[in-house]
Amino acid sequence: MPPKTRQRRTPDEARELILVAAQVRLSAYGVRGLTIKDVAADSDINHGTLLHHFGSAEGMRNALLARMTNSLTEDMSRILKENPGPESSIEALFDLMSSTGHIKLLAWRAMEEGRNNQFDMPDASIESVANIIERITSGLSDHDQLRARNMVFLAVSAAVGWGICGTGFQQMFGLSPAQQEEFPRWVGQQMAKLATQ
Amino acid sequence: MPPKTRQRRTPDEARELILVAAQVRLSAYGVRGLTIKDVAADSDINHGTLLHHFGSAEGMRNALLARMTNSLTEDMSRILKENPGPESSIEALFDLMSSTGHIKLLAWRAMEEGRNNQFDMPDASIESVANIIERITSGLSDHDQLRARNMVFLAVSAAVGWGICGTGFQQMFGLSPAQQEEFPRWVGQQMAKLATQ
DNA sequence: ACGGTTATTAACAAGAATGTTAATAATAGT
DNA sequence: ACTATTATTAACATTCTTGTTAATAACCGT
Repeated sequence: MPPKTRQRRTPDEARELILVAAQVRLSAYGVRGLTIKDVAADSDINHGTLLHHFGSAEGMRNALLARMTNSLTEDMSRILKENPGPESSIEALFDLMSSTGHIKLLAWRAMEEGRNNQFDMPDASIESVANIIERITSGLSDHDQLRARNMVFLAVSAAVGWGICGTGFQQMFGLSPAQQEEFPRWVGQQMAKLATQ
Repeated sequence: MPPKTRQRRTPDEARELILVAAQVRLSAYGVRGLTIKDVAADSDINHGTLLHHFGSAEGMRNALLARMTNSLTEDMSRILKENPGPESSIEALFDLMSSTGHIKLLAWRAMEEGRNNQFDMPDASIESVANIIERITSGLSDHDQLRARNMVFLAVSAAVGWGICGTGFQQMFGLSPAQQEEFPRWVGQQMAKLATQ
């Protein structure tokens, strides 16, 4: 019998393959879809190998959480960095939150919040955004600085809330799909008004 | 041997006991805490009885989802009905979204969205809010009506986003806990400005 | 080429989660 | 008081999920 051939990956490659498959499953089936057997099957990797790389099912989930959190905060940082005024950045933020990956992550975090201390923000994520905010508001008076931070916080909160329950709530508020689509631009205009006061 | 004594409840009572225990577990442990055995144990009911009343584990989850959704939309309706201006209603909305129950529900919905068609809003919930919006905006021009609906939608979105990730994001935006606490009031003031333009 | 390291695999084990069944106790209607 | 209905229960069965182990194939440094 010829010896069986195996594909051998570097640990980083294997972890990457697994986490990509895990993220797809999270988006498609929610947290209950994150079983090691299913994730392993989707990434064509033996589930024993998965445990070898992540230690446990919880280890895999924590790794996925960290990965997705970093991805989200990097995207947020980039948007805040690249867009000068409120209008364009707010539309970009709403765009960002219409990506299912980010929304599933935030929903996941909110769901587990309060019981799993592994779930606080990674320091790198906190800093990547905090640095941008710091730069944007540098040179302003204390009052204007707080105001600017509140504005960004409001824009982000609105974008997140819209991503979390926008489609579910649109009927309640009597907004047609077209009006719903216009909503981010409208928010941008309102924020611009507030900024130039 | 004396015959064993049993507590016999009406179906509504039993379902109520079970769903209350289930909601507590959802808040404490997330969706993965919603196993029929644990929920049954918490409500001092045999898990076979639970299945008798809800048919399946998924049936129990759907019932909980409907119950919590109705509770949320009733609270929203009440707030919109009782508060005349933007400022007070917005603070009340933020208060509402700081209740863990509502946030866990929205996170849960967002998490499962896109694959479970049982998860769309119950008609009663849609109407309870839609009626209030209808009443508030009646008599306005088309333009002002859309504007009013957008304002409410923005306020709700911001409150939801703040509830979902407010505590997780506050460090990123350089807001102290005290400033974070002031945030809802600040949003109310800004919305009032926009409304009186 | 050789030897040590380790990523990979299948097989197995243990526990958890869901669901089924038959018996039984409580209740309501007559 | 009798009967039909049904809520309740324990015991069992099945599948799912996680984790372990020993063997093995692939790779790296020397």
